[in-house]
Amino acid sequence: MQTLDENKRKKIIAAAGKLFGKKDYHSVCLSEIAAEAKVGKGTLYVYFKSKEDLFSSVRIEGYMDMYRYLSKNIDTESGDPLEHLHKIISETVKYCYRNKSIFKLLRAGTGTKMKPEIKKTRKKVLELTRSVIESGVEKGILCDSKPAYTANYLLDVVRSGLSYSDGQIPQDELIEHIYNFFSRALKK
Amino acid sequence: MQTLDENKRKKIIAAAGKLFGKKDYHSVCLSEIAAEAKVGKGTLYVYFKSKEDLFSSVRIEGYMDMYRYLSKNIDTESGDPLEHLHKIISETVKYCYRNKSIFKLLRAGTGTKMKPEIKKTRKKVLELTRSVIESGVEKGILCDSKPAYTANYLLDVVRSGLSYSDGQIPQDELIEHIYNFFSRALKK
DNA sequence: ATTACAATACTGGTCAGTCGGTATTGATAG
DNA sequence: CTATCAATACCGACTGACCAGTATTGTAAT
Repeated sequence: MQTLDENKRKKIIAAAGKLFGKKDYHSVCLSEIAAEAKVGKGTLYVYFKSKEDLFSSVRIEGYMDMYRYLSKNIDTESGDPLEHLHKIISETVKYCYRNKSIFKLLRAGTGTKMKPEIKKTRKKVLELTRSVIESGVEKGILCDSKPAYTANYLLDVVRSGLSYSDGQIPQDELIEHIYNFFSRALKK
Repeated sequence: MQTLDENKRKKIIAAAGKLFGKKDYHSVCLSEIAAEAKVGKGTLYVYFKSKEDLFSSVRIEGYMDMYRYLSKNIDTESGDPLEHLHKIISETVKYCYRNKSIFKLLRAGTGTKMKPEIKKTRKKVLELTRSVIESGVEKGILCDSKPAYTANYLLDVVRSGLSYSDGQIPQDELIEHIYNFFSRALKK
């Protein structure tokens, strides 16, 4: 019996991610994705039940990957909250630079309401930032009445910086500017 | 020859803005817009040369309207930069709350590259913020190595706040949080 | 009668999703 | 080890729906 190939699923997600990152939802057609992934169009429907499902999966996978990457590189438990903040910002920016296609998906929104599963995954990424800020507040080092709002801003500011004049800002300059901005805003 | 009626043009733009604000570009169809504007579909082509053109016009008109609104309510020339900042933030947020549909367009991007004319209009809005920050820096009250980046962040942070849990944050709370955040980040 | 326009039919093209056929795999048995 | 079988992955041509843009028609006002 032939079995589903996790590897092929990954290839499809990657191809779709690349295209959805460049063009908007309705401008990407499935035959294009199939070609990019080097599979038949019908195969897409073996792994995903619809275009929407594929798109959602791309976003979920994207957030999960980002989350894995961030949580591998950031230890929230100990140390200086400001250092964590710097780490979160620099790793987020670096991750987005390395995965140019992903950052457009950060706020995609196809018009149809965002599926709860995507929200949940996105939330995991946000929680990381929020918990860093919150622990800083508890320790009396930071000051923020609504860390959850701020965490939300952060992702959008990164996206903002990345799309500023079509991504012409050097990575390190962007990291420093954002870190400066956030640390000054939050420092007690 | 039919005479162009500026009023009718406005009605079409308003109808289109309302729909483009709710759904994404490809999910809004022209007969829908025509119905909403209570004009015939053909009439759309008297006033706009294509769907793209109409969409661009909506965005341009939106930025212009926002710009007019902001510059009417904000006097950059004199007074305290921090007060100006507060004014910019509160007026931007208020404007977006009142024109719910517009704020989704702030970063729309249809996949096709943003037309230069839209960029130019968007820039006018950004310049306002940038010049306020810059004058604050010159006066030695504020501190920012890249006011242009920060101006860019601001629009996205407002959008971020507005879409946070589907716009559940009370207007005044959002204004205060954003102002607090930005003023702390920029104050010397 | 002429003008202006809404309403609507039409056209050409695009694309999501389906379907019937083929290829591949894992299991079972001899 | 090899042959056979059944399950199902894989494929791409096809279809039906949708829609931008255009052409036509009906009607109301001047």
